[in-house]
Amino acid sequence: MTGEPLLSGPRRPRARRGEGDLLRADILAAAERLLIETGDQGAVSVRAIADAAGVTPPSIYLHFADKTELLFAVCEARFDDFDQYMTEAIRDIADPLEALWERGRAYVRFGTENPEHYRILFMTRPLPDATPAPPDRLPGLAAFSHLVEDVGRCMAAGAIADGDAFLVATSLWAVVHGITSLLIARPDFPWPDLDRLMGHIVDVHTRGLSA
Amino acid sequence: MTGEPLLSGPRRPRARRGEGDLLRADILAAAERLLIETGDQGAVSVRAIADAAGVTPPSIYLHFADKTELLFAVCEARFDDFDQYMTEAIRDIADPLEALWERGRAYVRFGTENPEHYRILFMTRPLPDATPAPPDRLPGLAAFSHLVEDVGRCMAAGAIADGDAFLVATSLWAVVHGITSLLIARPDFPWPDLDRLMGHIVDVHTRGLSA
DNA sequence: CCCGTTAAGCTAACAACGATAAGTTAACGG
DNA sequence: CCGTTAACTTATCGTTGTTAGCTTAACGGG
Repeated sequence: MTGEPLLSGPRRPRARRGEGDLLRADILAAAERLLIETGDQGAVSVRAIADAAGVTPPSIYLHFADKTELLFAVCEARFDDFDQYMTEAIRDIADPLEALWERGRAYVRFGTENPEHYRILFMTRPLPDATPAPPDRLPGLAAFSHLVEDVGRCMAAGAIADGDAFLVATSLWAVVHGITSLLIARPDFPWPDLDRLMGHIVDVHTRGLSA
Repeated sequence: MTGEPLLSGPRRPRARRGEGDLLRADILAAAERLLIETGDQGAVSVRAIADAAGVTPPSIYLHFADKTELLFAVCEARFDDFDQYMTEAIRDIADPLEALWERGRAYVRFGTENPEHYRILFMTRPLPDATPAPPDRLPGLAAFSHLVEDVGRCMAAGAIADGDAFLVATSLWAVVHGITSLLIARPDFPWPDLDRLMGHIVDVHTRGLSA
């Protein structure tokens, strides 16, 4: 009378004592894989993640409070990549203004190449958390700070007009996020060539922000 | 042995023959109300909508193929309001450039005041529809066309440099959408004063787009 | 006036989901 | 070898979107 097996795939061997956190990493990896494969946050179920990790669903909850926290953790890990990706993209660019623009281009590139991660990070409702703003846990803060620093460098070099670097960075963020999220959310729109669009935006801001 | 009633509220009287579409309107109204009340697309269930309309859940499917289509219909109706709201906001503004900026401000205002509608319209995955791009059914196309027209007027008046009005409009859309969607998705971010931010963006674009 | 047709809506149920309570198994220290 | 407990499992709950199939009431025709 035993029904169909609860675990369709191979069962994961039990971890040794004290090594329970190994499962956590496996769950994260499985969830990330499914997230990328399906490209749909809603299509990735806790059961599917558990199955892919060779484990039953309740085991997920030994490591994550709920599904939201799990998906968030997946993307939080990607945030480091995100920041690093942009930093890397501008490593060899001496001119601070060109670095700033290239950072923006890298932002859009990363977002469009990881649309589901980007969606969870920047396009979904924030967790109704008890702690509304633990300011340093705001994921992506590091990346934003680097943007502010880049803007500051441009101001110091006289490449753009002096002013509130935070304000300028925020509006630049809004621009690149606007492009990225619209490309993800409305791919059917008759988009102009992306390079041309980015080029135009860079031109406008180069002139608009000039000293 | 009849369990709890399937309909908690008052039951809706049956429509007369040929007037079945009356229910459709009631469902849309109920869904819209719940969407605004809860402020959460996921919290609005088909059962809750049906109950609010005084009807059982399957009756929903006499008028909408699935939940997505229903919520989409709710918002599509709001799109006309959206376009009208912006048009109204700039009705008495003679200067085309100032009208353009005020259209942008109205855009952000409408979005932040109707965050759940905005979310469904511009921040969710498009329906995996068979018809990928029936270009005129693209909701919001009217509003976008009006933006393109405004840009064209600015060019004709010499308020901004001549060029591709569609390209300029697209990038302006990206900017206002960026602000709006980030305000909705990440309210915990230490946002600068919105008027100041919009003012800065207007300044940058006024200079960046000038002839 | 009744009666067949059919629009309008219901009851019952399904499969899948996120989540929890409570039991079981296996690794380790003593 | 045994008790403890970390590491899982089984079984189940309530809810969700959705469908199949039955019932009821409004209407047109005789």
